[in-house]
Amino acid sequence: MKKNPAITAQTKQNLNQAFWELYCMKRIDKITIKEITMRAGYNRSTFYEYFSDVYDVLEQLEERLIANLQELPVQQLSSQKDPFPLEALVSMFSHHSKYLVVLLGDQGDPAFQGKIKASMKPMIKEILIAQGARDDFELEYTLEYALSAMIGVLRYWFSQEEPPSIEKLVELLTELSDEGIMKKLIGM
Amino acid sequence: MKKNPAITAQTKQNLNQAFWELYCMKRIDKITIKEITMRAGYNRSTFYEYFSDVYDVLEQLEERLIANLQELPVQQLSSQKDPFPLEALVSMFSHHSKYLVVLLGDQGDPAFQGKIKASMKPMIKEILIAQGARDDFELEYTLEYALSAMIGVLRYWFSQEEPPSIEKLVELLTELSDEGIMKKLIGM
DNA sequence: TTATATCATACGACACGTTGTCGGATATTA
DNA sequence: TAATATCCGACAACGTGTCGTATGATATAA
Repeated sequence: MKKNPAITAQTKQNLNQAFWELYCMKRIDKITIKEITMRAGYNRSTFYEYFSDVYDVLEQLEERLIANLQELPVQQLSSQKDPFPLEALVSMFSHHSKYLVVLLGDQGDPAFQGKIKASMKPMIKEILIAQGARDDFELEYTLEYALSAMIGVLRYWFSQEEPPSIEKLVELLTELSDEGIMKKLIGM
Repeated sequence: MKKNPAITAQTKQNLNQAFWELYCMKRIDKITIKEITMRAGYNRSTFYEYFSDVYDVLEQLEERLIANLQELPVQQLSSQKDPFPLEALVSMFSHHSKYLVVLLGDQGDPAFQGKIKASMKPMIKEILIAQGARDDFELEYTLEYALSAMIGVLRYWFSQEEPPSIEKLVELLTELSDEGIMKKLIGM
């Protein structure tokens, strides 16, 4: 007898959704398996048929998300004139903001930002080196600088009550990339 | 009868140290009060005389650290020619790297980076506005950009096995601040 | 100086909730 | 009908937070 994907997939999705609803409200270590299964309508033991513990749910979710993140930019990157894929990054974040805001937030996963960077660095590096950049410590640190700044700003942008338009944001980020922060800070 | 600070302060410090040793090794929600008190040499109940729960230990520690962080730059900022206190930031991080590396790390506190930013933004903003900057959305976002980038790079720097010298780092950060990331990424 | 009352500090024990793992009940498919 | 997938109830072990209590130090009075 083979497994019935129609049933198990639905059950797993129900558990995933119940977990995410709770994860949006409180930190992961305050989430009990009992809460998840009650919300999803299952016995607590059923949880263990699909996940090893509460962290396992989050890890699997992060894996799927990282995989999704890597699909989008690849297309846009090739037909990109900018060396640093700024627009691709912004549109990627917008597309998955529902999850990113929480995972990068104050009650999120402190390791997740590192996972994003690790998954994007090789792609961006490849493009940059193909365009003539040297693969040295300066490239490494500049990439870390740029990704940290972008993620920080985008996270800030998504958490704002009345955020500026996406066009204004991209315009500002482009200026900062091209001219640095000092010109803006000194007062132009 | 008054409290005996000599005794309680020592006990509290012992508990704090035991907690930190454990926090360096594993995520906070895997740390039990029993572990902390056993390591410090007390009964589990004694813990509750000083802290409400495990998170309370971390919160108090973060408060002390934030307070310390705010002392250092204030002196250096006044005698600073740069509008953005880059050197002050770097020296501040170096001075407290023991704690910052962990708190900003993969098993750290996802809210701590926000706490640092929140505590530094008013100081830096004050200086910048006094130097003629306009207090608008561009300043806000540029500050978020700069702080995210600096914290990201410094965290990366401290976690490296063979990091470049502090002089090289400051030189690179200065260039990135003055000229932006593009010049570096394109390949100069 | 000595005896005693008082309080700070640390401890042991209790009830409760969560965890992970059994074996078993029910339903579905061959 | 037989076999297996899916889900469930029960159990032991562990961590949590809160009692009441023992011990030792300090202040006050005799």
